[in-house]
Amino acid sequence: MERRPVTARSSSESVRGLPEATVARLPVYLRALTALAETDVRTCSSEQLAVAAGVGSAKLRKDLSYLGSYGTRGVGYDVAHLRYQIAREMGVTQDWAVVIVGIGNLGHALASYSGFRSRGFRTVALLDADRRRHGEEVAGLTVRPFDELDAIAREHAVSIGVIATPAAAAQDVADALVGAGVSSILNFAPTVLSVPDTVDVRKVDLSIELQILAYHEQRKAQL
Amino acid sequence: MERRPVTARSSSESVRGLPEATVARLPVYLRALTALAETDVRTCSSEQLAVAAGVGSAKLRKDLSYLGSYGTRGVGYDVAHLRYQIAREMGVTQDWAVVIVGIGNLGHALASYSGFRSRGFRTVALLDADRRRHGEEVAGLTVRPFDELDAIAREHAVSIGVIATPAAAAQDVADALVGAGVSSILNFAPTVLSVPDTVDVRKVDLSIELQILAYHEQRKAQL
DNA sequence: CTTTGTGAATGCTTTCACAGCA
DNA sequence: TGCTGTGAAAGCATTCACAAAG
Repeated sequence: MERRPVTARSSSESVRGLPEATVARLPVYLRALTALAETDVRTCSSEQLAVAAGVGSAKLRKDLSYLGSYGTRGVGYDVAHLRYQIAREMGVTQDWAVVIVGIGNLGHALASYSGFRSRGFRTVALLDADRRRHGEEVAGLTVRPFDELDAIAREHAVSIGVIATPAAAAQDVADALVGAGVSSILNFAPTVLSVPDTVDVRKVDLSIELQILAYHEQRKAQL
Repeated sequence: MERRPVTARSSSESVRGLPEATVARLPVYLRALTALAETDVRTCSSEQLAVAAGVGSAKLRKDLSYLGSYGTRGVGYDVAHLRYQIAREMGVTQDWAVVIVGIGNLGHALASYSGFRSRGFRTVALLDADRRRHGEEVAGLTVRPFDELDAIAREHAVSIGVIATPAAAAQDVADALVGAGVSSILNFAPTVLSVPDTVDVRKVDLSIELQILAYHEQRKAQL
């Protein structure tokens, strides 16, 4: 889906890029570090953190090594400091304005999900094309017409859009998001989106996850 | 997370195992084939199907090659036949009983999601520990007490459980699911679950997806 | 002449194992 | 002594490019 060379760091610090597999795990480490911090753990070894994150300790150390050397040999990592470094690297020390499009059952759930806010994502608008939903209050926001997207996106400098519409509407929504300057999209609709390659798309397909489980389940049964 | 050697097929047909990356894409091909079938396309080339699925055609052909030779050189694939073969391989020609635990906003959305039913998954029960939710009707099912899990799981031979509870409850729910004989779990709670290694767990963490987007977004901004 | 199926090449990720540092 | 950080090895996944088949 995405090529991103593990460019060795060059003269300037700004060219480094983390391996995608590492990027996908850093949020898990962040979550584990937050949990440790909440139980007043100040310091942890790679082994402890690995257990808390559900990965192997060698993998964890390799991942962290891409960020720099934030540990102390013989001791481990300072929980608060490592947490900050990962958050900074992931870009979640600043906060990001998000719009959610499609306020059906899933859109409701996403709008109400507290995990976004607590991790640096601020939902600034809920949009829906269906006039009957306009004006409805969800999680402290009012559902607004989809065609206000442009104005809202520019006003709040929205760079991330979430699509929670039916599949049939998703491509049009994506086009509109791109037109409004949104350059990252999280797509819950079960369809492939085509967007310019300056735009990042990630997809979450609930039924695909179940199908993957079904495959393994079936194999277990075959013994 | 899971080792699964690409065992070449041996004397008996039953030992084959597909690469995990392939397993994760087959449902996407299935979706694309269904869409083609609905527009009365009878036959398609790897190139057409690849476009519909959003992957490269070489990758698609390699993936399909693990299933066997279902194409015709110079012509392409028969849509209906290929669809059936993939569905069979994925185990979605039979149907699977599913329980959803935790009927908050997300549980509601999952219970109402039509994509499950249409792909071979039958939600047989909605469970919640909160007494105040018992008796509520959601998508044609009544929310029942969590401690009926055992009876329900055995009655319907449930092998897949979906956890949509808060993080704090998730491990207890997982333990109970395992105790009730469930051997595949889809976890929406933002926490690491520990389960016996006979049990498959897949996780979907909504805020992790956003964090990954934020990382790339931040990098784009740094230019 | 078209399009599949697949070895071989390339690139990415994980794992190993240990040198190096506190 | 204990634990990090990292080269080197092993294991997967993707891409290439073409022989084989219709």
